[in-house]
Parts: sequence; C-alpha cells; structure tokens
Amino acid sequence: MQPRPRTIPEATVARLAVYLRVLTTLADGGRSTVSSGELASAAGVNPAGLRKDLSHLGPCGVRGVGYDVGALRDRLTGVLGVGSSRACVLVGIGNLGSALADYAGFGTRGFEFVALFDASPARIGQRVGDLEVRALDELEDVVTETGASIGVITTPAEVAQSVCDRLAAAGVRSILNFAPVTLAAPAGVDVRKVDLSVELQVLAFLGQQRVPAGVGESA
Amino acid sequence: MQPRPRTIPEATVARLAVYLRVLTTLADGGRSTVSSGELASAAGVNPAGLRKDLSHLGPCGVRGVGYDVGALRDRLTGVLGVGSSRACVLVGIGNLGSALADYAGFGTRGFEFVALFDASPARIGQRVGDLEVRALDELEDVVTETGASIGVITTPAEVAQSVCDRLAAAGVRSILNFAPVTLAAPAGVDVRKVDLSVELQVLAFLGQQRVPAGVGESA
DNA sequence: GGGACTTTGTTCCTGCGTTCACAAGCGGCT
DNA sequence: AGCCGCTTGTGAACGCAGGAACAAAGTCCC
Repeated sequence: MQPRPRTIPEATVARLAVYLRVLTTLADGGRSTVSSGELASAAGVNPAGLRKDLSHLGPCGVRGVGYDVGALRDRLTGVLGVGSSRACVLVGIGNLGSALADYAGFGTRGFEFVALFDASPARIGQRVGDLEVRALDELEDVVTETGASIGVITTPAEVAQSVCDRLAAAGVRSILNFAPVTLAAPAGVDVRKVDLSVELQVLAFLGQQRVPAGVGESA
Repeated sequence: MQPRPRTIPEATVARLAVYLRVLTTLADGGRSTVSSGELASAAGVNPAGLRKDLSHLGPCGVRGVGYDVGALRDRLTGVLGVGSSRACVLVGIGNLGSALADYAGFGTRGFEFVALFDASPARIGQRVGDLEVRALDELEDVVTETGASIGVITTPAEVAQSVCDRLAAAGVRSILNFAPVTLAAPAGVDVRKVDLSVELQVLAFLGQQRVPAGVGESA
C-alpha cells in the first residue's frame, strides 16, 4: 500500500536521477546535509521545482535544516530501482555500441550488460569490456535465459526495427534506441529514443535563432 | 515584417529535425509527395501535431494533395540551418568521443568536426576518422582560427566544467555535454545535456512502475 | 462546368509542467 | 521556556505543449 501515488511524471523521474548523482558526489565529499537551494543549484533546476519533485516521495527532509544526504540518496536509490541490478542486452557493437558497453557509468547505477550482439561475423567473438560479442541468432535464447528486461539498440537504422521486434518478442519490456529511426513496438513495451544528431540540430538552431545574421535585432 | 514568427518552440525544432530525416529517406526512395498522416506515422507523432509544427514555417503544402517531398525537405534544411556546414570541436576522445567523431550521421546533416582534443598525451597524435587528436592547449587557438561555434564535451565529469569555461571563453556559443555533470555557462552560451545513464534510469523506472510486482497484464 | 472528396491550416480546448508565493515545522539562541 | 530565523512542503496561478474538431482550398470525376 503506497501512500504516495504511483504516478510520478517522467520529467520528474529524469531529474531524480540527476539529484541522485549529485547526492552521491556530495556524500563522497563528506557532506551530511544539503538545502534544497544548494541541491537545486548543483542540479541546475529551480529550488521550488526540486522540492516538488521530492514531494512525490513523501516527506524526506527536515524543516529548518535541509535534507540528509545519505538518507535522501538511499531513498532515491530505492525509488529509482538502482538497488537491484537490471540485466541489459546491447545490440549493434559498432563505435557507439562499444562505447556504451565500456561505459563505467552504467554498472554503478544498477545496470549490467549481460550480453552484446552483432550481426557481423567479423565482430562475433571479439571481447568488449569483459563480454564477448555474440551472434544475433542467440538473441532470443540469451534474453530468455538472463531475463533481461532492457535492450539497447545501436545498430544501423535499416535493421533497428527488426531488432526491436525480436527484443520485444523475446520479452524485453524497455528499449533504448540510438538508431536514427522511429521504432514501432507492441503495447507494453516502452521505447525511448536518443538521437544525437537531433540534439546537435536543436542546439545549432537555437544558436542561429539567437544571432540570425546581423539582422537589426536588439538582443 | 517576417512572415514567420522567429520563435519556434524547442520541442517543435526537435521534431522538425526528425521530419527532415524522414523526408530525406522518402526522397531517396523516389517519393514526390506525402500526406501529413503518412509523414506523421513515419515520425511517430500525431498528424495534427505535425501540421502544427509545419505551420510555423508558413504554408508549405498543397491542400488536397499533401506536401512536396523535395520542397519540404529543402525548406526544413534552410530553417534548421543544415545548408551551411557548421564547424564543431570535440573534446575528450575516449570511447564515446571516438564514436561521435566517427559517426557519419553528423557530416551529412550540416555538422563538421574540425578538431578533436584530448588531455592524455597517449591520445594526442592519434588519428580518429580523418582527424588527428590535438593537445588541449591548442583549444583556444583552434576555435579562434576555425570559428567553431559548437563544442561537444565527452570528457570525464571532473574536467567538463573547465572545458566548458574554456570553450565559452574562446567564443563557442553552443555546447553539447555528454559528461554526467550540470554545467554552468555564461549568458549567451547554450548548453544542452545528454545523459545516457539518466535515459536508462527513466526507462527502467517506467518499466518497474508499469509492473509493480507481477500484476496480471493483458497487453 | 459543377459537385464532391481529400488534405491542409487553423482554432479551441484540455491537461501537464513549471513557477511563484505562503503556511507549517524545526533548530538554535537568549 | 520562549522567540526568531531558516527551510521544507503545499497550494494556486501562469504558460506551454498536445490533441481533437472545423473551415478553407485545391483536385479529380462526372
């Protein structure tokens, strides 16, 4: 029986993850308490917004003092499910895939890559990090064995949909897609897309919009 | 008298970039016209929303027919500033940095990496893609010479703020940050953050929230 | 030439996210 | 013990994004 509503806005969840990171850093630095203002500043958000985000977890601070760094960190760890490690599979071991497989930031945040897949025979058998690249044929079996619930797609765009279908059919419930295509997945499977060139284009557009080209524009 | 208001929402800009990609694919496939419904389906958005997004550019479709693929593509290319190639510098040539430097998707979308930097002497001088990794000391000079307006940070978190400061001081107006820290930049400099582990955490949370504890779910 | 169908562009509305501002609660000081 | 200042937590207003429905416009067919 959760006294708190089980619906936490996605935008809030994303920020909670950022708070958790900042808190970890603070804890390592020996800090015992933080105020919402300082935490908000470190996370780059509004103090009031931070308090509202945290209010979704129920009261977890002390008025007049602030938040206990360790306690809040543990609270966030629990809510975000970082405590229990989650099995992930990574499909497409190109440059980006290799980078992700090697990225240490995942292991310390409750995510563990349990298998790497690639279609290219030249890649199969290579070691990346501490895993061996496996043939794509084994995907379904490995997902079933390991119970992996998260799949990461870093394949070329052409095969991403096919990989998505196979992951979903094998039982993966959440997919993080780096391929530059919009994936269709069955109901019950979440797909989240990260498009690097879109990020760059938005950035470029904002910059260009700010300074069109010497057009008589005040500010 | 600008026919189009110069304020286009960021969310819309991000989608415009997606539309542009889809249109390019369609054009390569020989299609000459598209309806908003089909384009929206390919982009994974609502048809009405797509038309609203496109309305920010002024009328660019033909009623009863649809959109001319080539014309709309060119229109988006112009608005997003993809036509003129933009010089970018990349700082931090680890796994992720190397992947980005090699990523072909940027070059074809109006972005050109003109220099790669790293602090590690072991990295300096190595070739990644068709560029040579340069010493971080040269950062200011190279930015000035090339007039680079965009910087991409893929360094460890500890040095990201320092790199950000130097990029901003050197004249870079837009920064894409992959380091897991919140950067502070002077006014007039846009910072956009991509946090891979946050993406994974949000995904994991949504999945966990959907199925709290094996609740029967009829897809 | 006229009518009807198709598709765009627009307008309204609903809901969400964000921000501001205030009341409640706790610690420290006198 | 009482007061004061500080900080959290919450309530309300604002603005924005998303979605649905409607009118305008152009084309195809008869």
